[in-house]
Amino acid sequence: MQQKKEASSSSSFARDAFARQNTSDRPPLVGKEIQRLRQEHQLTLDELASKSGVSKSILSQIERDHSNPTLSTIWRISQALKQPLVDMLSSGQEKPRFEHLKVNQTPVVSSTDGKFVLKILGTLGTVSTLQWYEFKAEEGGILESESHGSGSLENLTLVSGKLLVISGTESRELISGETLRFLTDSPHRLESLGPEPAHGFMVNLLNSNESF
Amino acid sequence: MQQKKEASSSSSFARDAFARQNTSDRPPLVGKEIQRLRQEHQLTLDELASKSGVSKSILSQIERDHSNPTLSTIWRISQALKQPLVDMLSSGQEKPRFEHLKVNQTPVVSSTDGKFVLKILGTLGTVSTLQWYEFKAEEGGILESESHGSGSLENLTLVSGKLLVISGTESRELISGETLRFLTDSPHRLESLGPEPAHGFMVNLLNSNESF
DNA sequence: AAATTGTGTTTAAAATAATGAACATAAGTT
DNA sequence: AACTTATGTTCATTATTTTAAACACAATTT
Repeated sequence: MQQKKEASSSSSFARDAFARQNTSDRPPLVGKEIQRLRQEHQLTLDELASKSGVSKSILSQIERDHSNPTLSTIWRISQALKQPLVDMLSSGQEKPRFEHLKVNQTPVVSSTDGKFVLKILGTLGTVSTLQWYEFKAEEGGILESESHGSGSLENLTLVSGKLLVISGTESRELISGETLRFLTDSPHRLESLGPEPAHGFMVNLLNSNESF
Repeated sequence: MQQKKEASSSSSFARDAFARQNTSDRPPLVGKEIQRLRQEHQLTLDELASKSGVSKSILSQIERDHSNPTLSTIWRISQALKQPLVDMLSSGQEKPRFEHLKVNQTPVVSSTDGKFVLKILGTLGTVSTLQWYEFKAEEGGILESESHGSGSLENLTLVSGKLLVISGTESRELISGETLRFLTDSPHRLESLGPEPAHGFMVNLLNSNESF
């Protein structure tokens, strides 16, 4: 340990204060987001410090992007703020861009016996990262889908009827009026439980595995 | 800088080798995943070191979870491996599974006269580039909206009823089963023509040109 | 106003992550 | 076998993060 003279605030990591949320040429700046979350939770630095086990001085610096936090530090903060670590990092970064992505394979939606009817309301023309549907399924109707790729998210709203959703090893039962969001990076299945026909909407966000 | 004697391999961070991919009580162990990616890319530690600018010694330690990497370090590695930083972190981590919104948890907005009811089914995280809704409107129900910003597109599907859509100087009349897409970069208005209540679904793509 | 409390910031010291060079081991070559 | 070469690990040192305590500054309280 040696020099490190001058005002401790100038590390080689973050040239003092630029708030600009970057897109891709440097590590994500998490300061703003952490501060926002902390304030949203009505916590002071002291409180967050004790909740997270991270000293308040470093919290102060991280919030101002004057420090390059350690994985475990960020993680402890994310836990205290009840925020998925990953969400915290992606806040300013990589906003979903629906442009300039390769044509992903269209998810194969196989309606087995005709009891499950899927109406494709729209896809985002040039890009296939977003699709939405209306569906109607009489009792026993089943829709089996392959994985839509890592990070894909299905958003399902049931207008009427009863629906069983199985994704991976988990399952949920939906009743009329409810909404369910779930990952579809593995095969999944929808089943109308009846007796009245299931009717609902689905919005699928497909993940681009693109860089950054 | 002081002691640090003994075999450097025992840091207080990760007690030697436990491969157990954790679920959520400690920071994600990225070692396995990084190693997997590196090998998938057919890179040696030396090569990844020069590509990423991270020394090979620390790479070796990170892969074995003997080090608690810095945000910038992980980021540089993720860049070199062309892997979204966030994906790398969430690999071994517990995946966010279902989000189940019960009926009363779905945000509902209604017009002043209560004739037009809008259920907000989803928004895409922190960035509001995408929103979707279910709406129900009895005869005469009106929804007036401001511009959603330049380039914004509204995709409207009418399940039942009759609906008049006015955007800018143009207008269209929709009947049950039809879908309409239109620009919403100016104030626009939806009106249920009745007699039966209008029921439908809307997907809005907002054009976020802003830079933060 | 002085004292107290609550908040965020800075400082000096300690802990530890990152570096570059040396080491270990295995696989091929001559 | 002895020499390379290729790969990953460990060592000694340096650079940084993290901590704890001190500081600064407002806003209340006495």
